[in-house]
Amino acid sequence: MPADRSQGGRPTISEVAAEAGVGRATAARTLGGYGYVSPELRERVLAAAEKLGYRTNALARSMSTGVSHTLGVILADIGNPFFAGVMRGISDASRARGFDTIVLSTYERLDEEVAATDVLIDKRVDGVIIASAAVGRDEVKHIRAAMGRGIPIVLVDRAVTPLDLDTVVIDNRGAAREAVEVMISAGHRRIGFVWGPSSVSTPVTRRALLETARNVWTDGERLRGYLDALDDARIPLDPELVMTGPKTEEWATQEVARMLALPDRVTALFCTETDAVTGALRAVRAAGLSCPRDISLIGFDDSAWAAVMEPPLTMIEQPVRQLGAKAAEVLLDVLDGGEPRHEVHTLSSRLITRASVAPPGKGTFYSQQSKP
Amino acid sequence: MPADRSQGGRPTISEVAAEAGVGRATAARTLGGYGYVSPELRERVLAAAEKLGYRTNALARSMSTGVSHTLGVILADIGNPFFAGVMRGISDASRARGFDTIVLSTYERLDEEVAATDVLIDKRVDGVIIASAAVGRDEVKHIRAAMGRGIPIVLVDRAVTPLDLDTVVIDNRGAAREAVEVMISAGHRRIGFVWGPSSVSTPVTRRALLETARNVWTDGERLRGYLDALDDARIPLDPELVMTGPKTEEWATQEVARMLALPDRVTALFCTETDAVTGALRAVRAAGLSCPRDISLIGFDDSAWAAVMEPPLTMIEQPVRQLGAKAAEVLLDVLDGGEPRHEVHTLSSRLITRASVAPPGKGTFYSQQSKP
DNA sequence: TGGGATGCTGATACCGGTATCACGCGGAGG
DNA sequence: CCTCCGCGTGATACCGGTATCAGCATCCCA
Repeated sequence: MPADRSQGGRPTISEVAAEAGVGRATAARTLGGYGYVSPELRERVLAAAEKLGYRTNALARSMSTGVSHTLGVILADIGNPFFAGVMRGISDASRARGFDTIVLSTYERLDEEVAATDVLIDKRVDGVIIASAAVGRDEVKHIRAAMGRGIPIVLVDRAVTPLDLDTVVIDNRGAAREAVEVMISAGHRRIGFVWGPSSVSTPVTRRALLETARNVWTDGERLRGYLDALDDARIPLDPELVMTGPKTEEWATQEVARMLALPDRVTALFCTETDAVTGALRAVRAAGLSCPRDISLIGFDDSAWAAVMEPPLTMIEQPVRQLGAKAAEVLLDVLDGGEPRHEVHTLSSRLITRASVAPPGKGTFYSQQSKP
Repeated sequence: MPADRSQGGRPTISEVAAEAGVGRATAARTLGGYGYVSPELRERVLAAAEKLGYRTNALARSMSTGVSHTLGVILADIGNPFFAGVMRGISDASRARGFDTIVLSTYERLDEEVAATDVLIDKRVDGVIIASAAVGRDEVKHIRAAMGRGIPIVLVDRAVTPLDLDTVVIDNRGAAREAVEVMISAGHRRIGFVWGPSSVSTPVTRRALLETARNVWTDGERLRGYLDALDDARIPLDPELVMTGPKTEEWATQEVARMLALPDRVTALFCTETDAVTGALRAVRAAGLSCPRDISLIGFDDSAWAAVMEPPLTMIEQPVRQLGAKAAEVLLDVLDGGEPRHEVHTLSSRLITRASVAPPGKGTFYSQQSKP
């Protein structure tokens, strides 16, 4: 006997059929909206269903059709406004096409990501959208396994190089480069990179930085963009100006404080995430400096707050919802029978210029005689 | 024949049994972890499962057990940081107890809420958590229907008075009252209420305000708290100081601008949501006024940004994740066989005092000779 | 008026698990 | 030595849908 679930008023198709005085198949055809049923019987079935308050059991339907009309979504953290926005895009787009979503957060832990994939496979979702923390060849086994089971997968926000999958991202590298270029053309040469490489052994080399930045794809890309801009302007990388360690607001404050205390201190800060921005701002305030007079700043992820800051902050705006919506769309298209294109869809971000960048001020330790 | 789903490597329990050379039931007992199986056969089954890459079909299991280990969550907007935080709490707490979650957003539309409830019933979730937009007796039919089907339901963030359900909220009224009291004791008497009643016919009466504020429970409670504080201080309600109309940042800016242009203008603003805060701040800036010299401000929903504003903003912090976690916990407890207690769990919020409240400044139109 | 085509309906075999129960086997007791 | 009991195992009937197909009724036409 199945477990004791009080069947409190959950009539089955058989009961509806009995009530209507027709065969089970006829009731099923009517309620399922397939096959033919004469208007008269259809009417009787509908009436019976209405009377009994019949609701079709989606589980049973999925069992038999093999389709669950459910998408799985694996994100770093649903509580993070960025991912919440992405999720909203996914949610809206899939709901519009009759799909619901199961969300799982990984907190950037690979084991959680693997577990999440398993859960979704078990629950027989029709497709999966992942913002993966995986990077190396040996970290993508779970994704390969899911693909092997024939589950369509779309990557969002983060590309995973060893995988040939549809991917929806923004041009993180280009966006970072543009932001840093803006600072450089304002005259800055001591530009801090806040947030990113999560841990690194000192002394820090360029290679080591890029190595650990691989932890999360976006971080690596943004670091690369920062380096691109530096390279173009022939400004040598100073590892002291790159934050390492845990990616928390508190640590960002510490690191920026350190960069501010350097003999040849930073005059501009490039922050790769919103918590990095607030963390940096705290350090700037604590040092008694003011933005943009003493310190210029540009950060990733615009928000309503950034616009009402004093000064209004120049920020990089990501098309958060579209990121999610596009990912869902691509996935649903292959579920609708379309061929997976395995291409990278790059949505465009936008640098919103406000007032947090100015030429490096006087009264700073900035030395004018750096190499040309 | 079931639809053509390429069964690419999704072995069933029968195939595992065949591979292991045992009966289906024995394989099922081993893999399902119930009943007895001799160590020897168990070993063979496990090996076969491993070899074939067997994963149990959660759908089939749910069909037969009647339990899906899935919770349904209905929120106003998963893209809103507040609800994202609540969702994270729900998600973490349920995952810790083996449950996954399907999230649906309603955007405060009752029809969406009803549709969402239906979806969740159809998908046979084991329980539902709702931040409902429903208020009146005739607006809760869908919830009653779900209850009638024996689905445990817990309300989060918003109470629904006509329903006797477990409910997890904060003391919105008390929190609002406290915030307004702080402003009053700083000397303010012209205090604006930003965000809330969504539409109202002019002339606006106290009754009409409370009537429309019923749209969303939290709005109503916060308005009541505002009135409480006013009443205690014997400050008459001036409807001109209560924002009405659409709840958008832009409209908040407009409304605050209006209140600022009043002959006897506001000297303090109480904002019931974070977008209301940023909207209000925009208007304050545009009017060339400064906070807290000319205008004091307190808002709901603290964030990292509020702390780095100039000045740092005094805000009400809600225990966002705990709100979700507690709701999930209560729900899971009844799923574990506990009796529903039908009680209201009130978590405590906290007024974080920073620097956005000061006595009404000179140079304002504030009249000292209001009634005592 | 008989034969075939066509139209509707209801039996029934799935889907992949869970849970009950009957059966066969070996050991203990009479 | 036979019976009874217990244990481990495999058959099998569910869960609630979908989808196939047989079968009966009707209709058309020769």
